[in-house]
Amino acid sequence: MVSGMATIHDIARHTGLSAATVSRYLNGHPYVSKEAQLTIQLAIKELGYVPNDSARVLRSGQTRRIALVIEDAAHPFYSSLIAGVGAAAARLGHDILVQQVRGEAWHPGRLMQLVVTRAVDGVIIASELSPWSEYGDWLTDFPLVTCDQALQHADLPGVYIDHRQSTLDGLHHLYEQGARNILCLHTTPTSPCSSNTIRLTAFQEFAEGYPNAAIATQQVSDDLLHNGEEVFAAYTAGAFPFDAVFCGSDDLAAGILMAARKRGIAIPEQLKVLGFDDQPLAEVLGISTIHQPVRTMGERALEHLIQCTTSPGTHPRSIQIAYRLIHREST
Amino acid sequence: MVSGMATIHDIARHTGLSAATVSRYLNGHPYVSKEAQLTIQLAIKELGYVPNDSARVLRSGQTRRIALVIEDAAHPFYSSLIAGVGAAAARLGHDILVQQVRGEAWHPGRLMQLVVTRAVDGVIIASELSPWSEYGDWLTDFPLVTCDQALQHADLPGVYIDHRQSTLDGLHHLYEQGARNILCLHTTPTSPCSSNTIRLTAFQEFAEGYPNAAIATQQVSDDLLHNGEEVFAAYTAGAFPFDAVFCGSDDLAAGILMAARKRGIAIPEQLKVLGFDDQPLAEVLGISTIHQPVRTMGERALEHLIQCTTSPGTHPRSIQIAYRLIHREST
DNA sequence: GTGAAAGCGCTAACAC
DNA sequence: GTGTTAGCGCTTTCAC
Repeated sequence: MVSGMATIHDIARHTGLSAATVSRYLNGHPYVSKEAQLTIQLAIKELGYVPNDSARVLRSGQTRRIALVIEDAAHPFYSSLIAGVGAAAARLGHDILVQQVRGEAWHPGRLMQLVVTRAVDGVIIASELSPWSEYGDWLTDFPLVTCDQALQHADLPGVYIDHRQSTLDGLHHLYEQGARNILCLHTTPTSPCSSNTIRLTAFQEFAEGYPNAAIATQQVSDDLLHNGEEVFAAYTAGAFPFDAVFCGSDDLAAGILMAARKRGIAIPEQLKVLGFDDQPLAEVLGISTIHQPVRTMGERALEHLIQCTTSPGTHPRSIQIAYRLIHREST
Repeated sequence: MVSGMATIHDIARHTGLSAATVSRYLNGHPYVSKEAQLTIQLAIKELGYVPNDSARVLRSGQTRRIALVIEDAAHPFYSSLIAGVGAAAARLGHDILVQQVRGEAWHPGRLMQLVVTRAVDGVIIASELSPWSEYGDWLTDFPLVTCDQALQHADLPGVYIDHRQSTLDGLHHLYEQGARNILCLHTTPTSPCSSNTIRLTAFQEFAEGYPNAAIATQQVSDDLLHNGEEVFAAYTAGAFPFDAVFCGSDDLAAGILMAARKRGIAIPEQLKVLGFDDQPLAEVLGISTIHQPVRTMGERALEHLIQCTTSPGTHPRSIQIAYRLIHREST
């Protein structure tokens, strides 16, 4: 039933009209007689005709499809992003192709294949890529929008929150709550959702601005939820007697919280814990965190991209999205 | 740079060969002289030629794309499913189109458009649809795999766990732990991830099999995380003095847990709480739950579908996936 | 081994 | 208003 489907010519023959007229009808062009419209309608129903998308795409050069490149769909950040991009896409009559690149060798070249082969009209990328520099020229008017500030090289248009300032705000919040020895956790460079480089700089900047606060950094592995123990092991080893942890992720904060509870450490009196993102988990556990409106970011990114593809030549600019600190019980 | 790309004819002209030969080379056919291969390779590199996907698709009738229809990408169940389907798709050289239908009018007809317009080769659907019955004939050899047992009408091939038996097992577990008054929560029929109908029957079945246990059901709204209060309100109103709650979702269980904690109710001594799915949340909060290997389900579903599309005429059967009860602190 | 020609299903000039 | 024609870029007979 999938092969041997009716084509526009079948409709033409059936109605005694030409394919061109049928096409005009299909595309809502003017100058199709009432009479023709009716016969065509009838024939379409009768033959169960449905226009072939592939042919349309080939003809028009427009796929009405965009690719969304992420690390891992199962991660809360990315799944919200998919939800946002998907909702906006549906609204605008586009489809999204989700490309997970977790653990794979993925480079700009492969990304560009996607649009160069005309499989999609453009790309939203929310995953760190290898060096863009080698593609400098290409990228200039490439239909691409990023969702990760770390990708802000080469003037790529993007939609994101200010990771430097939000990190600074988070640290300041801990300070205000009385913390003076802040442990700043960061993930491996290859971890999903890492804005690591920017954060590391912000840690540094904070340390310089607040001389009476001590800052230490510690790298944790990717299994965020189970890292609490690891962190406390380092602590009891006497590395740095912290009274607050900046986690950079709610999962990680949750892990810390659980480990602390097991040790009878009072939260927030003895230890303040700050997450990042404001995932559902954070609310359930009462974790203070920095809310990132991920869904909205996805919607904006898609709208932005569509605009780029429809009015080419426009060099779109980056869009800053507002974040906000949410004060709960953990600080 | 996206328009005016080199075509196969450009390569032909550049090499002095014909488009046919270039095509043969591209598709790894035999009978292309070593010499021709080299010239073509060179020309491709020189002109930056990339074959146009749309044209290939039109010609071959194969998109190497499949649609994944879900309720809401942000829901943990669906995001894991995307991750699984996506990983398997990448492995098999396919792309996935994610279609969110949350809150939208979505019916089999629209779904079939997707494959009938040849936008995709097949569909994985993990979202409840309106009556399939009216499409009975079509569906027989339609390239479709479901991921929700509730869709098991009309002999649709599917990949899922046994919701009846798993519900029964969950209830039995609560019973074994000493519960005798079990409150069974279920969501609205339109909620994501609802295998409601099957569950409701299972509740009934359990009640009949265990005469000395009392069962009550209560419908909760969709905002799972915040339903704890709602449930306890009904409780204090004296409706049913339960000593255990079968939640049907980890989010919901988490909400109950929080509400119970606020009231000083001892878990599991005074109240046993059982979740479903085994989301990360469940582990963090120590919620006993029924583990559903969603990622694997996604992978299986895709493999299954590909097999259906490549060897048509095969009437694929449903695949049962193993679940397992995970005993944690909440029971 | 290679080329010429036909055609996948659709749309957009251009005629009438 | 409607038909004719000419492709979009590729693959695949069928000749040679």
